[in-house]
Amino acid sequence: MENYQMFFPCPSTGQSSYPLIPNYSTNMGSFNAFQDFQGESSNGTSFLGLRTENHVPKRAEVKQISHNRSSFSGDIETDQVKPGKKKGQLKKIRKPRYAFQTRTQVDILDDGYRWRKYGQKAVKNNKFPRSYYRCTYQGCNVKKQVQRLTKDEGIVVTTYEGAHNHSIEKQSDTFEHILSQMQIYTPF
DNA sequence: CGAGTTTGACCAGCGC
DNA sequence: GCGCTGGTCAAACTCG
Repeated sequence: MENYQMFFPCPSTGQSSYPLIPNYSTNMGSFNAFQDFQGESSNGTSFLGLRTENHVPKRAEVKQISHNRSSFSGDIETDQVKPGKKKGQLKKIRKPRYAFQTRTQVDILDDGYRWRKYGQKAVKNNKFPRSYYRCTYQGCNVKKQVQRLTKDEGIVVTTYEGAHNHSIEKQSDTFEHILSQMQIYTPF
């Protein structure tokens, strides 16, 4: 999970610092738009690794997928959700996850949604903790994990789980900047 | 005072 | 079976 590769080369500079953010558009109501990116777009931009099949990878399998790919734009984990502390709760299917890396000095990307932090864990082989956030919008179950890489402290890995069922609550300047970058890669 | 953060504890899955 | 690890909970705390 810690090995998602989500960088894309800039068409003009060739530098790889372009984040891809799901569901970030005034008219993107869900991750579906992001899923549309999968495969190869008409302008030659590759969006590898975004898959929607219901394959349920085991933990080791996920690691292997990550290690064997030189680049891919995300992966979907459909693990079963852990019921947490509540006993007797039925297992749920884990929602698809989308990960991307962003080269930034700030840990929290202002993506326009309101997030509530519900946990932080020290992660093996990483000196930076992983933070767990939930969307605070009523009825919206989207979660995200934020983690800075040990190998490259400038890179923040954000993993989204689920799809927002509401629109962006605020449009931030920083996010507009990211959005403007994204549009370079959208096939429409 | 409400919303968000911190943090230790708890739980379940997985590998050995 | 046991220990490790990731994920979640919830009480206490902070902040605006």
